[in-house]
Amino acid sequence: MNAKENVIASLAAALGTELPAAQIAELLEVPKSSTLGDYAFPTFSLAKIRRQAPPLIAQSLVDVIDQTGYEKVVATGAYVNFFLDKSTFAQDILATILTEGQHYGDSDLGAGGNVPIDMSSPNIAKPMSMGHLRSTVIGNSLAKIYSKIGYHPYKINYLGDWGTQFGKLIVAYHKWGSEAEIKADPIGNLLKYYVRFHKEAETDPKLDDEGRLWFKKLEDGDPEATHLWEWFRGLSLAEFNKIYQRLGVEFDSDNGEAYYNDKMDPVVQELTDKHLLQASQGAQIVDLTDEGLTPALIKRSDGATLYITRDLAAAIDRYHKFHFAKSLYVVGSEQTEHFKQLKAVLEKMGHTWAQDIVHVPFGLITKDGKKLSTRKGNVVLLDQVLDEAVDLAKAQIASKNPDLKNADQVAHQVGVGAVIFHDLKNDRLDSFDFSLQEVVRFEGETGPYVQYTNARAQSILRKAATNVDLTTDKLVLTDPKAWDVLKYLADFPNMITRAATEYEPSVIAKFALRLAKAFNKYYANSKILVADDELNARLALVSAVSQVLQAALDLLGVQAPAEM
RNA sequence: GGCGCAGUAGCUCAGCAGGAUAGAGCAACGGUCUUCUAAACCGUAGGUCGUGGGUUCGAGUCUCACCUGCGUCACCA
Repeated sequence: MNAKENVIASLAAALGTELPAAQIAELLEVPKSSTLGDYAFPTFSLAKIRRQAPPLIAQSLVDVIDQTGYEKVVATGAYVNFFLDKSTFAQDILATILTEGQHYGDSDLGAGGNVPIDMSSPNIAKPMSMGHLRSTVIGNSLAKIYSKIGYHPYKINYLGDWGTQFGKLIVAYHKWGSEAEIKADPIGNLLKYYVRFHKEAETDPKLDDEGRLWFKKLEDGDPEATHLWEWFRGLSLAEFNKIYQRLGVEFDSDNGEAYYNDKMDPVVQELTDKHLLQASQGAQIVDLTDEGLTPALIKRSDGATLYITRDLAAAIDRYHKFHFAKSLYVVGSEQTEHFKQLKAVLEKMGHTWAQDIVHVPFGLITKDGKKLSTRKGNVVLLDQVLDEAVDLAKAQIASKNPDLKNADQVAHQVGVGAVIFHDLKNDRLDSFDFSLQEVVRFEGETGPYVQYTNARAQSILRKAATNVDLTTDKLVLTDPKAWDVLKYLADFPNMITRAATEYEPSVIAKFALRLAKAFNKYYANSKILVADDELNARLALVSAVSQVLQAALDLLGVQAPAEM
């Protein structure tokens, strides 16, 4: 029985039949300030039943509650405040964390269910921007979180390697490109052509028609179009892989949109058989007005497919492959409508599993208040941001810890960690304006702050040079300054499940910050390495903190150097 | 205009399922390294929680309206 259950049981015993345990659990809260206690029970709702003033009720409850096992139980105003027994709590939580090791916080909520995660999805022939970073790191973190609670995640890089844009790119390459240029700087020059295409298309709408024509050719298997497409795709993928390597992200599949090119006919056929498809203005659509949605365009008037056609094929394919418990799509919030359409069409087709499709949207990154647009050339290149961050980390190490051995490796871990953490610490849906200064910051609520905290803990453990004794009576820690740290440590499993149910890595990031801050405070006020009765318990605390910080960082996809 | 997301300190944001005096970080100012890494810690200052109703014993939190910003609304993804 954990601490919270104990408190509920105590209240239930005192209240008898007045309130069921489930309702007590619902009312029970954690006070904002730990000076008020560890758990608090508000008596307002009892005031109605008993027709008594809340403070009186609180006091009368305190009078009948059995106080054994608690430090104290007191009435403060309308609340019954429970103070847990510090040494028992410390013994329990430290022993649990240190015995369970890296499995602390694991659970079996997922029961082995498959969870394909659609993530990253950069577009071929375009550089990776900060927008792709979000999808990549959120998806990667969710995969780790879901794995920890017993699911089998399956990371899919749904590459944007198909669509009208390739027709446009081929036209642009024919008009202004050269093989030599592309070999020199593949993505840079492909992007240059693409930007120019859109600029010229503004005054020459015929270009768009040509682009659509070439995409149709590509879909029909035209050899020249196919050859160019393969070439562009291969070059792009090689560049992307360099970035994924820097980020430490690996995929289980690179099946992009093109992979579904030959899997769309059956879908269109199924839609036809089920009488869902109808002609409208020359195009083939599924009407969704009864869902309050705009129609889903399945085929263009020239017969070419669209994004949603491919996504339908992909969704069905993933279902057949995985029989997923959930199917996640980590895609920007501007595509919310698209996923509503996707689910609605699948439901109309009779696929009840459509309800397990979850769009995990995230907010837009802007630059100077404007949306990033590859077409308009308004981009923030991910590679450059990472370079900048790593350089800064190098400079920082040179001035703070010049003797550090593997300085380059640590600079990489810290710089990249800062960028990833920055992207994950706020609510997914928050939009933010890109600021390099903000992203590469190492002080305050940042990834490096958490990493640094762990490095300090590791440093103490190295200096102590003894193993922590896990015998429970050696884990008595009465120092009140350690209390907040202990409570946060105990909170980690809850944070993991909350992050999972909300699809929200920021829950973990914020938790890591809270724990790091509490530990730094403790560190600044208590001397750890002194030979007294509680030395072993303090080392256990330091060890547990380091272990949980590392676990939290790992769930975010951020590395934790032992020294920095 | 319809739908969606958001509006909390100068800036960036927390505030979990409504609850006890609204919290951090950055920036500003002032302290703390002969002692476990000062990428840290402590303090000072800074707020009509967009506006107005409603529900409730109690609203930053729920609800409605309005204002503001962003996204989106068929042949892009």
